[in-house]
Amino acid sequence: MLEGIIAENVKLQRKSRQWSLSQAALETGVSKAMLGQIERQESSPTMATLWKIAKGMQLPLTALIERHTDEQYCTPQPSINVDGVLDFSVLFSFDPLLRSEMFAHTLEPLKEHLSNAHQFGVIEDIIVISGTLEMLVDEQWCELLAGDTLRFRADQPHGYRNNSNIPVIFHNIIHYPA
Amino acid sequence: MLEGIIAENVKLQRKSRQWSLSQAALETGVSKAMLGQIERQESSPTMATLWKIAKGMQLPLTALIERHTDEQYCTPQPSINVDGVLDFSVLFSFDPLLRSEMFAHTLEPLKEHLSNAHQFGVIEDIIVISGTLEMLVDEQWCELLAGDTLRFRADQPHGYRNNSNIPVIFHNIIHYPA
DNA sequence: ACCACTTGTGCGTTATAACGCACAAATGCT
DNA sequence: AGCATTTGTGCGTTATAACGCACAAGTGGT
Repeated sequence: MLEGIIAENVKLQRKSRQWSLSQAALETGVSKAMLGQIERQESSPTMATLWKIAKGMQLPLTALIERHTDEQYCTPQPSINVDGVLDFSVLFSFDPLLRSEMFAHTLEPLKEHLSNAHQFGVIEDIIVISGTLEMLVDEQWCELLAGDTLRFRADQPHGYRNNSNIPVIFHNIIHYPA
Repeated sequence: MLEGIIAENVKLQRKSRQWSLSQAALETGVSKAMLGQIERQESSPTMATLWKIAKGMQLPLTALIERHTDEQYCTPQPSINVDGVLDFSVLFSFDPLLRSEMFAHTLEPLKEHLSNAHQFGVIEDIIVISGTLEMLVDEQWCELLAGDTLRFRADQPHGYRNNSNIPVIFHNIIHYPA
């Protein structure tokens, strides 16, 4: 549960700095008794208190509220053919810690792919690897060359188009609301 | 300040659902009086209360604690030559919301680049675009072909190596502690 | 072993979060 | 306009966060 995650993170961050509860109290401006309560899950801190702790430890707030991972991968992903227009493979599947996923796409010549709006707050990155990609964003088409990038809000309808006679290869990263 | 961000986010999320304070109280299990206090910045909610709100609104916690952005880019980035071994360009510069940045690299034949440990908690993604890249992670070399990916903890020393006679092109994403 | 010091815990007190409820203000309908 | 209903605010009460302090437990040095 959340209290357990916060407890674990606060203790881990404090120990990794080799701070006693007293030292942590000095650095954060939160009493040592309260830090102890938090670490033992005996109390749910207010946002103001958690902010003080994060600030004293020079961390973003999210370092204290999220579960941490420790995995490594060294594996290629299989290619998945969706509809013959936009062929893609998964480069990194969705990770709840980073709240993002990444795909590699191939868009055939003279093909177009329209996408519905994602959920509110989703941001999408485009990296063109080869060819010339046209993107429909804010009801306007924008041309991207190999090496170009685009970041846009994907919680609106958007599209991908290849008006050339060679395939376009691009990567996209979907960032879910932080 | 944090209280202002939380107030703004809670109100925005409630209004976008067209919920009154009473409806939001029903959905989240937090009293309407408290929701009103939060939105008017008259109180700093505990983590347990904020979690209830996020859960009732079907949001991750971070949707309530972070400032939101609304920008778009459609611009290529310049190439930067560091030391003749690892040539790179910035694909996406550091974004405090997403807490990540992305680069495109070219590693010349028979060259090696060693990197010191980043700050605690940093995660790095590697996407090999062309050629064969060797990565040093956990004191072991790992070979990646074009299209392969790797995710690893970059808060330890690591390295990049090209043992072939053609340049390697790869992208990397640096994720700073969430 | 003994002693000094540090560290973490528990307790009682104070401050404030969180609540239920009454009611003022706003909205919609006739 | 008048009335009914909804919405948001303020108040007093209850629950709990946050604190200072005493002290038990742990650690290190002689």
